[in-house]
Amino acid sequence: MGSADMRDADWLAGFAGLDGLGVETRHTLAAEAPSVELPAGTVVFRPGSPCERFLFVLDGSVRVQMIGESGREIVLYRVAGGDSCVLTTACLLAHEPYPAEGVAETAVRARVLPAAGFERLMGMDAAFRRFVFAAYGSRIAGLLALVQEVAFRRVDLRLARLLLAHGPEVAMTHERLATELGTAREVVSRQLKEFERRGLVRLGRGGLAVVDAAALGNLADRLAS
Amino acid sequence: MGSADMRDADWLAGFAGLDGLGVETRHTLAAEAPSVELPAGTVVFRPGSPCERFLFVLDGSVRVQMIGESGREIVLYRVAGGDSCVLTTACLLAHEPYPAEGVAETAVRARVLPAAGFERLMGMDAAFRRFVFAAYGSRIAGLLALVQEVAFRRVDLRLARLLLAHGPEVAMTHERLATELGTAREVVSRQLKEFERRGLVRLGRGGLAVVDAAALGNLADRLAS
DNA sequence: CCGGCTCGGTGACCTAGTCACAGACGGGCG
DNA sequence: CGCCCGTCTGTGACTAGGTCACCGAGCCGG
Repeated sequence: MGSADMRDADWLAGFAGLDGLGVETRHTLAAEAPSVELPAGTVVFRPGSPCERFLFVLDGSVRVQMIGESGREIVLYRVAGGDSCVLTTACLLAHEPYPAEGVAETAVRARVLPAAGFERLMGMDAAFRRFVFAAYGSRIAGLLALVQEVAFRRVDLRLARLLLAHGPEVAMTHERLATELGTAREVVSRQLKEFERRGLVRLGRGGLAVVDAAALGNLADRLAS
Repeated sequence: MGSADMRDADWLAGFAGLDGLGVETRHTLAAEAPSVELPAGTVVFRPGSPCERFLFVLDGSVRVQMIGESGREIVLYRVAGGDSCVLTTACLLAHEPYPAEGVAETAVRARVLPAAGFERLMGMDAAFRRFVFAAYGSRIAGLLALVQEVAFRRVDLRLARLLLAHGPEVAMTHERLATELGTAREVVSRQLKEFERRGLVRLGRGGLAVVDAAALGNLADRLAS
């Protein structure tokens, strides 16, 4: 038995709150939630797709984003290893179309539990319910934070924080940074140019380097007020 | 027995999807979910308040809004008669602070189910679970639509639609309209002035009247493209 | 009838988003 | 090697939206 199998057998350990599950629940998951592998770039779901299942992401990251009619995009959140994909589930159980798109940013390994099994577990296992609600809660908190950001915060601050969050070497095009923030590419280019003028970053094609992280952080904090 | 009592005894009928509940569930609700009355203006919850309960709103409307550090506000959604207040529940079960504020816009009659009872019903009754997930789903869909709006849509279009949604007589100050959209009062005042110049509305202190609803709708549609 | 409050209007100024286009770089290919 | 083409970035001009400061108009209670 290789180490991949070991990890697979024990995948529940990677999910905070799923350690208290009952034996029966574990059996159900083992029996009804097969493992899938998605290559990078796979479109996991589209606006209106009939995705009736509950996803546990083991490795990799799914980016969930929305497109406005002008063609601008915004990243809503990511589902990474140890997370589950709950929002789609909720919308689909409610027969609401989910107006967003999910794309595998990297290769993704996941466990897929069909709706029937999901409903059964929800009825059967209190720990599972707590897990699901915890997942909901943090997603929703994230969405509300996003509303805050786009409604109230300046883009230079948001950009600064985004750069800091990606460490000293940021291998993203201006275009990608823009969709991350839900703004336009030109806006990002101009801001970055300004950051460079002040000696905070060094620009290059297809990426950039944070030079003065402290000053960048300062900027973000001052603009937040 | 007065009609209010009748309505009270049968309050489940007002909630879509709560008609299929089991007898035991009905008993639990009757026994553990007391009725409360909140006068207009009551702050139902604040950012970080320890609201560990599940709310069924029978009559009236609770406005849920967020405040940015600049002092600007935005209305996230409303919980009206027949709705339940699910998002706070999720966040609180997940031990996430809920960064929004709930205010009773009108007098509100509601049933309040404490967290313990809520968890029990979730484990006990599949119809109740479906109800809760349906509620989640439509709230989340609403939040995503809001992100769309603030991230991508022009405010003149959003204002036009807001006015149309409130019928020919709109008894709201510019300030209130602005927080409804998450924008600034001055912006609303200017837009309204422009609408008036074009003969679409008639302005007055503390309110306005939609004069040419058709043209206003047209405007909204054209700007949407 | 007056003082204080809320509401609305305005100008000046800044940030953000849009449009149109021009270089600049980096493969790939003949 | 040199050319070409697609992607990425830079820029100017303009519009829309947000902020600040301040004023004046209505309103209501004393």
